[in-house]
Amino acid sequence: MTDTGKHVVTIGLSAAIVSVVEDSPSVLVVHTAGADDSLPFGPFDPLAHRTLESGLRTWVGEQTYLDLGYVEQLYTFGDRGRHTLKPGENARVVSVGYLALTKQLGERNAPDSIWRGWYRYFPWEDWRDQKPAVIDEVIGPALKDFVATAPDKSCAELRRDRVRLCFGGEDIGWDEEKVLERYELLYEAGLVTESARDGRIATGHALPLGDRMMFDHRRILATAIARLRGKMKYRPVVFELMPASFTLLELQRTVEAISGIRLHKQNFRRLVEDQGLVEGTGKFNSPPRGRPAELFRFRREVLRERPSPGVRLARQRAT
Amino acid sequence: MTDTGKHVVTIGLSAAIVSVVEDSPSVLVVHTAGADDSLPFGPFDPLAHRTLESGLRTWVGEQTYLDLGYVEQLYTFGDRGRHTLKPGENARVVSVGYLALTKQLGERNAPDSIWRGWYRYFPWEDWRDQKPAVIDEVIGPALKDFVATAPDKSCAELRRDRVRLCFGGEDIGWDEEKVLERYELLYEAGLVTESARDGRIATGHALPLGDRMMFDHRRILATAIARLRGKMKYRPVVFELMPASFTLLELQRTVEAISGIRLHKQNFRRLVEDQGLVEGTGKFNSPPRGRPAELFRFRREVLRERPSPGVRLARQRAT
DNA sequence: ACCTGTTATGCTCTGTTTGAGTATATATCT
DNA sequence: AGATATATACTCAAACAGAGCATAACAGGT
Repeated sequence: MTDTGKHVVTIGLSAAIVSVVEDSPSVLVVHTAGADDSLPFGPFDPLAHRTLESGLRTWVGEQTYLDLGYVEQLYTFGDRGRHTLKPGENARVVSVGYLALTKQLGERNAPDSIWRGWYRYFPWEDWRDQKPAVIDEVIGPALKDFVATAPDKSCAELRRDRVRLCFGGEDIGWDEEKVLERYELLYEAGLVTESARDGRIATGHALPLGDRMMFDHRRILATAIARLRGKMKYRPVVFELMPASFTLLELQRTVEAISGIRLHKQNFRRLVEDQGLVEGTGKFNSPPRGRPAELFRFRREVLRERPSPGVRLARQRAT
Repeated sequence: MTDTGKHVVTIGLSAAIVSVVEDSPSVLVVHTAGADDSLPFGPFDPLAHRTLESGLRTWVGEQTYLDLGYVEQLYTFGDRGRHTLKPGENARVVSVGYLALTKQLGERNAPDSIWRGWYRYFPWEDWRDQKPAVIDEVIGPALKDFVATAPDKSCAELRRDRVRLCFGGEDIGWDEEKVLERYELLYEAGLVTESARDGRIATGHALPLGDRMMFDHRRILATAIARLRGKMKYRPVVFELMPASFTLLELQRTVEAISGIRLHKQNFRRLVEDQGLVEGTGKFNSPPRGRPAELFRFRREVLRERPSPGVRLARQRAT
């Protein structure tokens, strides 16, 4: 275990920095013309930083001028091939993925960083208006093919079940939390172009299923979305994305934006209020039309009262 | 980012390998006389292994002769100080923690590895018989002191709430999933000897709260227990720890062993059966006393039927 | 002033899930 | 047979979740 031993690697820290603007959940990506987008990432310097997270906070602060509120470690990826090496490079890069939430206040971004709606990378994940057309038109047939071309019968069986669990079926509904499972399925089926790039499969499909990202960044982003969609339900993390005061509908829209599904308005209100997550301010907004809505604020005290307070999802059935 | 750059680290893979024997949830630890126990761990060799997990599987297989069933990544720790360096060592060790489940079949262990009940390291986590005495006798007073010695009033407030959320209070119950939160609290309060060792605090307490482990291994184990206690509820991972057939009471005892709480027998049965997690085999055991119980087996098909099948906990109130 | 469209908010109704307990069945041991 | 011990079936009420109706408060047009 010395500096120059064979076990040596460098650690890359990648962050999915999330913010919601105008009902659109967005990530900060490094965008260069002609190349795939990538998540902001930098090396971990073991000499300068006490912890991985502090390392992340520092260089994100330096590069993006953002002050990250909530930060959570997602997963550590070590797959060879997922991170392409420059020729001559020898060190293996292990990347630690992070999820960070911010309010998108500072306007000055790093030169080549921009905010992008995350559904650009995962068009099949946004069920707010309706079931995304791409599922029935593209993904469905392609996955049917994936099942059909299985080497043997039991493999086909497994694939069929996996498709059903991921994208729903007659008896089984859409689970908005299975973001990673779906992405991995599409990856293995060769339906996202990353798989071809990584040399996994050459079905010749090369379907334009969502925008591609560098390295394994789309996988990290999928992990981030999945984690956020889940965590929201038992931890009041949404409020990291909200202004100091907001109407209940604005809160609902944010939750819907993240989870990608529509919620039942009255029940959403009931859950949020009954849990003591918010308190009225007595002030009201003045909308262009309709009855004014009261402005609420986050009740920090819930953290002390309830063991696991969060925004439970009261789904709205298709009408 | 070259081999000898300043960003270079080595990666240590640590595994909490869990098995349940005789109602006692156990981990495989490396035990050397005179030294603290440690989790089996080894370096990750980027040249030999394609992924972190395959690296882990290989050396665990080599060293312990165990065939790991379920393996899950827990967390990546990079804290300086948590991993003590030998003098002259320069490289920073980042450790990736894993949870693995096994049935403890192979009897031949590695020379210095032994199975140890995990409550030896976390005596306050076993509420099966009753609230552990150590909580009221030792932890409670010590934490009261921790609150009292806070530098200022708002800090005291925060500490008090944290203690309440972790260990319960008048209005708030015991949450068996908060294993990590509790350990971290005790660590920060200087109540586990690791904190003194790591130079964090010198309250002079040095209470013998549970057995110490090397490096940050007790933290990794706490993470493992917490994850397993949670995951069990929505994924049928318990069955990785069960023999091919078992009675419902045996299953319940295993779940209780892991979660550290008693469950309501009739409701447990109802949940497990209604979810379709098990199916009767038609065979019965012949107990020394009492009515024979039917032997059940795990229904693998649930994985295809239900979106998130797991053993919900039907708690048994203190009677 | 009244009607219409629009959003906010309050409340009901119902079926399901959960928590707790009672009742009954089938063993062994004395 | 009776006592004891465990297994299994069933009941009942409280809590919760899903769906929808009803009413309130605003703007703008008639």
